[in-house]
Amino acid sequence: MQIDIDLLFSWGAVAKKYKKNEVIFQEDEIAHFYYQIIDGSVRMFNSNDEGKEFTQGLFCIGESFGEPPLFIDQPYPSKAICIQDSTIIKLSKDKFLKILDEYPVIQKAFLVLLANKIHSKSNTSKEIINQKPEFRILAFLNTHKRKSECNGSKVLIPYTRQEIANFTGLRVETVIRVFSKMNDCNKVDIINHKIFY
Amino acid sequence: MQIDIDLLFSWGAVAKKYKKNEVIFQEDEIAHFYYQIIDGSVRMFNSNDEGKEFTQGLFCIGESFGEPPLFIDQPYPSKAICIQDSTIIKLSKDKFLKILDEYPVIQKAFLVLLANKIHSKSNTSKEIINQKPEFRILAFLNTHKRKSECNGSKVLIPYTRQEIANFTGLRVETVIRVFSKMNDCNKVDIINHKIFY
DNA sequence: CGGTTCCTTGAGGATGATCAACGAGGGTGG
DNA sequence: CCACCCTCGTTGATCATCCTCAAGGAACCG
Repeated sequence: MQIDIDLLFSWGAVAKKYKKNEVIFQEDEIAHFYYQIIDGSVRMFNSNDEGKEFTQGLFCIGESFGEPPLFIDQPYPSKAICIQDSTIIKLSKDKFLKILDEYPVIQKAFLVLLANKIHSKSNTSKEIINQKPEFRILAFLNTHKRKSECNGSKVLIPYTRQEIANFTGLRVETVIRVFSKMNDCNKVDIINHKIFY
Repeated sequence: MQIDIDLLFSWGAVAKKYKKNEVIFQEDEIAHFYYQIIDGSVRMFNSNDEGKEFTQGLFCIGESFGEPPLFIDQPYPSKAICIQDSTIIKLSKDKFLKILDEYPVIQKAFLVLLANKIHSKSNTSKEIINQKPEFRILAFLNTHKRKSECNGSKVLIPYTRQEIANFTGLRVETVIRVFSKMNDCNKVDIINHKIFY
């Protein structure tokens, strides 16, 4: 949870409902609002000329997204859509910045949040540029396993191959073929088309 | 300039001299200091198994670098070295964080700084994943032209082809061949091996 | 049961990486 | 001043790999 919901409302925030696949903001749009998810989930991504996509981030209940452009006068670097029906709090940029001024603790929390984002983006670039498809996919699996911090055994990866392709910048077919190979080496288990890692 | 130098010194910072190519910190090292460049310049980059490199950032006089890990308990995602003889201010993590607490204005400035970094990293990922070599190189040229915000005419690109390869994740030979093609189309001018864009 | 969405496979082609060799320029020391 | 070395740029040939295109199968859901 980033900012207390009651606090947001007391500053004039409104909760808005979005349908699955509804666009929250477009790439290159100017940033006017702070967004925080009450319910549902959001995906930020770029698409190029002919539909190839790259996922910049996924955001779940309690998380905020699309904050960096609020601090600098820059447009959104990518598009955001809901991947489920969602309820999202919107607060105007001005008021958001005022909240930060008023509450140093919150400001500090955002510093940490942004630092984390930089860290994960640095890692993403590193892994994507240097490495072979299998490394990219392993990197993806590792970063997305932490969320479901678990026991020792293998864990279901709750993403389709297309989604993994979008995260890694590969093509679906390549992802599928790499997973087949990884299955042969027991690096992952594929049971009934589902991936365990 | 991030933090006033006298202020840094008054909090116990020390200025340290580094030789060209000297390592400031290693990848995966724990972050203990805030670094700000008084003179010289610094490169942060990753190298993989056999020497292929990816440049995460270049930093010049007055800029700070390697701050994100100070806010979160994470090691450095890449290595930093001086690309010239340099003088760099070091301040311990504890004192740096105290300065931020004491001076809200400075804290705000770091929020903006981090927001900018995220923005540029998002753009980098976007361009690198989706696009063909020429697009990656154009993206590089565009982001690195802004610094020398200039008149209308073409501008000398002060990077070697190897450096551009390291930024874009391509190989030198590929960079050279792409530039030749771009020269033929007048997208860049190559005069006496020097690139103008 | 029909329609999505997702997964899978194969064949073929394009392209960037790799390897090897050479040239040009600048700096240094004899 | 020349010889040498080192860095940078350049070129061609070959290779490995991922993408593309096309087709079909499996799972899921109303």
